[in-house]
Amino acid sequence: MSDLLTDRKIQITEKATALFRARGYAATSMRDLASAVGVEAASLYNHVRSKEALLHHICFGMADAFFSASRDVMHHQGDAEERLRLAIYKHVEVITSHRDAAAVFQHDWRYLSEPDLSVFKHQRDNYEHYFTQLLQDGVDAGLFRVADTKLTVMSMLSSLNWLYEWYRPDGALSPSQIAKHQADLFISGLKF
Amino acid sequence: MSDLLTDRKIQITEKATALFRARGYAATSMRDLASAVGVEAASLYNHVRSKEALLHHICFGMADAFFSASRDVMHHQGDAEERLRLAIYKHVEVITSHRDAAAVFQHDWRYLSEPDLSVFKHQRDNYEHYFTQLLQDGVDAGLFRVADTKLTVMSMLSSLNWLYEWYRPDGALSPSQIAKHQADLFISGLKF
DNA sequence: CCTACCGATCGGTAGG
DNA sequence: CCTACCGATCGGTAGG
Repeated sequence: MSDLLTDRKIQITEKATALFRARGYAATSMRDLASAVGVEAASLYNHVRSKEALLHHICFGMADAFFSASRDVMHHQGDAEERLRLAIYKHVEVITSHRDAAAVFQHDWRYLSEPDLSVFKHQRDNYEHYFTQLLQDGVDAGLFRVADTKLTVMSMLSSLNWLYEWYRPDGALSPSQIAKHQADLFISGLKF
Repeated sequence: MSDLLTDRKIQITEKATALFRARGYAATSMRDLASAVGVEAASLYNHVRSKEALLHHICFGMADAFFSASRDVMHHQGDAEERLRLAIYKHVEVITSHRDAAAVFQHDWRYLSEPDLSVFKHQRDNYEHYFTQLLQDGVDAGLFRVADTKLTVMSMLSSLNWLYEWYRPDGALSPSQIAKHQADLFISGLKF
């Protein structure tokens, strides 16, 4: 089976994620990666189709994680505030548990080529729409007051997405403490 | 005078800013830039020392603009809320009036080499400290309630910094309307 | 501002 | 998994 994840393939993917995060996708060469893995550059191609296939794996892997989280939220019983709060928790959880991948996902998705690029953008729009709907549900239920829904959603998501930048596993705040802080900050800004 | 900004030099800088924003610094070649300007690649070097000098100009130009804005805020009379609100307005103004440069500033500063890189990071820290102080002033004055000052500052700044991504000059909201929205959203989250 | 060119490096392949 | 190598491209310089 060509899709079998061998140890070597896992190692290559992890090193690629770390390198892309540290230097950026465009500035990382396959020779850099080979050197980090401990093989010659040509040997990488026995495990990986191309440099872009690595980027694809990282970007769509994160997208899948976000969508998986969103499905949990959608199936959750509770009022709009509770669901938005849960969505923030889940989002923070995905980011803090995949920091390097989250950084690459944020910065380097634009180096995907078509048609993957369009698919990626479409998924992004869907995820933003999911957050928008959570907000709108709160407005419809009379729980939230939102001046501009789209701007509010983008503010929340940009704040959450940049958590990979300064979150530290050995820092003072745990992911769930961070999530609570962010939820409190934004939701109190949405209350009447 | 070697620092005289000729028309050609201005043109090169503007095209470089647009290209770096569209493709990323690392993925933009001096030949791409030359082609956009309408000259041969070698000719660029009569106006510009190096590719990195262009990046330096963009990143430190933005840093200067942010610091210039912060000085206006510091000299402003008013209570902590008024000053924080003004700081948000000024920050949004800088970003929305230099969208491409703001994107490059955000994404590509890490490609600066030492010692510029350290200087840049230091200026960034200072700017974050300025925002932190505005928040702390509000806490000291009994106006704000802040659970975690650093996390709150980073949330505000990441929201504001990503405005370049979706702000449209021909969109429904003007920069000052956007600034008001962001200030209302965050400051209502800081009130008792 | 151009032609001509430098050494270095790129992603990737052939063949074993 | 390696050696050997491909054509393309990189930032930048020499010299006019």
